[in-house]
Amino acid sequence: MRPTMEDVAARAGVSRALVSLVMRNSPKVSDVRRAAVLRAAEELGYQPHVMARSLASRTSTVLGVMVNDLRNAFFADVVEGLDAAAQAAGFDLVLNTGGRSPAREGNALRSLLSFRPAGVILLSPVVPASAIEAAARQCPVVLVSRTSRASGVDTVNDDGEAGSALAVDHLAGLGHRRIAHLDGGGAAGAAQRRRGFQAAMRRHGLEPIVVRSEHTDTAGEKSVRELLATYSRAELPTGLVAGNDFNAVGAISALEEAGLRVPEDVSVVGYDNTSLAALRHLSLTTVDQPRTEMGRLAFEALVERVRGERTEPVRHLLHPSLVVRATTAGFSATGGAPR
Amino acid sequence: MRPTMEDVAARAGVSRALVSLVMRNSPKVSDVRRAAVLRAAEELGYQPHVMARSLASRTSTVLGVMVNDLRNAFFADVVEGLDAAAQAAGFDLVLNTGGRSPAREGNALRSLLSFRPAGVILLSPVVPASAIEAAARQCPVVLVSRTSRASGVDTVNDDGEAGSALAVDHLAGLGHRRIAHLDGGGAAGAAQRRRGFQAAMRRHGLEPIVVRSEHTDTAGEKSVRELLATYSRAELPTGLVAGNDFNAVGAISALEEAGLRVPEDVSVVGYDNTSLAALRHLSLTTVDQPRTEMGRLAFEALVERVRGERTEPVRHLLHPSLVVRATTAGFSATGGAPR
DNA sequence: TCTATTGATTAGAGCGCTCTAATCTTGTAG
DNA sequence: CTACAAGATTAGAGCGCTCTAATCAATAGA
Repeated sequence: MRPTMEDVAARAGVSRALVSLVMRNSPKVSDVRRAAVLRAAEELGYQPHVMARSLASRTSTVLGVMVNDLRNAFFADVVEGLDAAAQAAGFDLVLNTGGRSPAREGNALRSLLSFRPAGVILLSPVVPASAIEAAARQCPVVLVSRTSRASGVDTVNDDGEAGSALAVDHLAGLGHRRIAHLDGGGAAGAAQRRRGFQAAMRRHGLEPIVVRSEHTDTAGEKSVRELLATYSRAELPTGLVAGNDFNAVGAISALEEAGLRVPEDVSVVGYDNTSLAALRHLSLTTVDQPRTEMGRLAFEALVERVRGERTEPVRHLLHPSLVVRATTAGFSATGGAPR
Repeated sequence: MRPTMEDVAARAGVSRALVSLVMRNSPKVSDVRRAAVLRAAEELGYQPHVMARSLASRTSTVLGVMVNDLRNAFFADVVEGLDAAAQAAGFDLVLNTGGRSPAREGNALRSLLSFRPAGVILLSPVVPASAIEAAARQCPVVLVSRTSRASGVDTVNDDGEAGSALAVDHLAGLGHRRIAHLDGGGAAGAAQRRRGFQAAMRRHGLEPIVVRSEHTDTAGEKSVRELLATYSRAELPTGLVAGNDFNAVGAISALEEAGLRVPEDVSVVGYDNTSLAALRHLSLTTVDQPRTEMGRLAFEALVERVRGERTEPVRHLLHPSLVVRATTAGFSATGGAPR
């Protein structure tokens, strides 16, 4: 059996309570005793039992984290940011996946709550709002990539509208007038990206063209083929704002297949700045979201609630940035693509 | 305050012990009482407190998981597999990242152990063997993507030698004779892949060509340029076994840049079957490791130890499979590439 | 010398649960 | 009608810790 506080106390010749104080770095312990306790603990290889501690102190250092899909690099990055912040502050992560199914997410959430965590962070959950509000009655809840009106719930989102606007501003600034958006359909965040695209286009006095697509490369190919079938070569959009990076890659393939060059004939902007986009071969201009930062902010929002420093909900809306690479270039009406 | 067992017991008019039995689905509870308890629990919104349960029962349903880098899709997949198996069996994951630094991993590991977990799973840890053995003295330990001789430690690895052999067999079967390997250098698993390549080449009576590289796309480009500078066009290897998918992408870019077609002039095989490889645009032939399966096996190895069903260490060596896509094609000495 | 006062230490209850052993019900056989 | 086994229920101790309140030691002030 692993040593307990009692064992350490016996070996150091003090009481259990004193050992407890030492373990928690209490200032009201004499140096002599502290040293003795520390030595005894060292010799026995003693380590405090977090669960017992949590039970006795009625506090928790556990943060429940539910990710609906870890394979998605976006969430993996957020979790990394979360973990870094949590570790630094002495919190531990209990992690679950929900598999994008409300039923499984419900189980996952219940499972997290049974730890009586200090708080819970849900990454892009698909459970109904009522389930989230129920959770918020038990402990602070932070939502990432999902909005909520509940007062016990903080949210951290990337500003998808701003991201699309960034892409449009970039293309418009390069002289493009006919710009199309490959819409992500029902995918998370797609609606915002579409709205941002439309608003930005109107701001530039341009007519927004929206093509129904999905967040996959094959959908990107398909959408571009539709575009090619719909428009004459002279009227074809010269700028494409894809729903995400995968979609952009598909779009580029279809363009090249049709004999169009990127970026000479058509400029393409992706979204997400995945490892894909950074490949030299592709060098995709894309919109980058501060993923690790989002994890950190989610943690901080939670901790503020835990410490009782804040009761008002906070709604973080993070600003994405544009990473300009090689798939976008200037366009002039004369047809040539200046370099 | 959230309701406790005592509250449920009072409301149902029974003892706390009876509630405990019901919560654990004990068969020795009458149907009447069980129903009453369940109803009371439902009405109060009672949920068992896992930590208290764990403390009292001297058992744990917590599995500690240390990932050295979640951004790596490989580990994210393994964790998904792990989580699925754990959830199904009623276990919970406490997750940590070690950031590829022995010191930080040490802290992370200590933190996991302070939960007194049922077991610990380390994904590609870089801590010294002594630290792993020390952990194994406290609870069962399973290593993924790392070997160990310790008897309290189980391991789950992918057979990197077999993977490279698969790639070589495929190319040799297509008629290729001059095949080069772009070596991953010090990256995890690179040494095995290299050994497997060399052994397989010799088995086919071919001379192994190994080019020093890294697991990045830029390194892949660089290595191919070296290859092009070293060999005359007639003597250039016609088959390339890249260190991983990123490396393969770089290699392909450099080949195309040099006016060589893939797969008509040179066939390329990647490794890892990342989302990259599946892109239609690329359609990379690559070696797939059963990542989710590895997570599941790691979980099962742990559970067997926890249940005391096994004390002998187990060493899983998983067989990768080849995913043939469009970057490999037949080669005949006459120069043409039959299709 | 005696009492405050301050700081260091400890006793003991209790966190929410499980588990063993004891107690209470029945049903059934003698 | 009694005895007893089998099943259902409960009392109570204890898991490893924290926390409050009490105790103890040592110094200072009167």
